[in-house]
Amino acid sequence: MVAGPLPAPSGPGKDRLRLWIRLLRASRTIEAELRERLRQEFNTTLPRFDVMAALYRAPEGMLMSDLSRFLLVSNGNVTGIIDRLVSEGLVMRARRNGDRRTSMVRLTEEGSKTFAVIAAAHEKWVGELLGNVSEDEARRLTGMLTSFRSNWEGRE
Amino acid sequence: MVAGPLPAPSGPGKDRLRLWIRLLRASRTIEAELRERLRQEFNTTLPRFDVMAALYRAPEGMLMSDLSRFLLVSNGNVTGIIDRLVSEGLVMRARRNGDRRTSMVRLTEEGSKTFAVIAAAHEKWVGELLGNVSEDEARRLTGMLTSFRSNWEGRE
DNA sequence: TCCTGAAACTTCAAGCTTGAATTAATCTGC
DNA sequence: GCAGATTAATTCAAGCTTGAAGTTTCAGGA
Repeated sequence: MVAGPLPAPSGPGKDRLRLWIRLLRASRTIEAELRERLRQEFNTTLPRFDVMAALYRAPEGMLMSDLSRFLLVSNGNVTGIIDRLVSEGLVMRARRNGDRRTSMVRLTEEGSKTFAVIAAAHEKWVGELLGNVSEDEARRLTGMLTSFRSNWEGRE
Repeated sequence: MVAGPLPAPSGPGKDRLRLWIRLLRASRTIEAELRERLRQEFNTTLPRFDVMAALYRAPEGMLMSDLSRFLLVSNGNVTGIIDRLVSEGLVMRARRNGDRRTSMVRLTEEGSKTFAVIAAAHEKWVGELLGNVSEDEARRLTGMLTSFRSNWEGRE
């Protein structure tokens, strides 16, 4: 998916293909950089960060299935990541409400403090990495991405 | 990294953060859809497709390290994917040139035929998935992505 | 020649990811 | 109330991914 057009493909539909390739390369490049920094600076991983970010915004907790839907990853995937976060003392499972199938997951006190620190660094990094996109351009790009994304969100 | 702004973050630098989140969500959504279709229709995976796409453009073959650099993945990763492609008869390793550390990797005849079919479907899918981005908008977006990506390519 | 360092790959452990199968709890229609 | 379907979560095998360590080969200098 990352293949670039060396013999410069042309023809109908090629512009969208090229856009997709650029999009993918851009996000992979940034993702790799962020992953590396998270590992070096905070000894953590992107998936853990993603989960903690989601939970940070939901102090009352989230269901596993909500997490999975929100993060666009499979159910079983979330289970494993939460397992690790729990064993690190950053997240807790609570089986509080009536439905005993579900488990409400949320950050521990420590998890919340830890995340706040990491998130600040993360935001700074993203600012650097996208440094040569002006704030204005960022807004325009965001708008375009939103419009074409919404076509596909929650479709199946 | 996929966390969306529910309490709508604002302040300096937030626009770039939001852009990054949108970018990531967009590429994950499209990637998931393409992976699903590759699996259903052709019983293959995205990483295999990526590798074959790179090799398709290089009939004379590529070094493992070239593949790794081009695809933005680690060296050891490529070894595993190539192993599987070789065992499927789609790719061959040749130790032809003087340097016996290197192995030139390329598509087999069958691999080349197989890829051509998959690639046609893939391009059609991308056209559909990005259907509500006009060709013109696609070109503009591509331009923006190129400019900010180039800042980071091959930097370390 | 031989040594040292670098380069190209491979191997490996740990973690991420998926999709399918399983378990447990809840809901629905009768 | 209860059988059957649905939903929430876990488990599992297979594959992907990384970063680190190890192997083989090459290149250059004493």
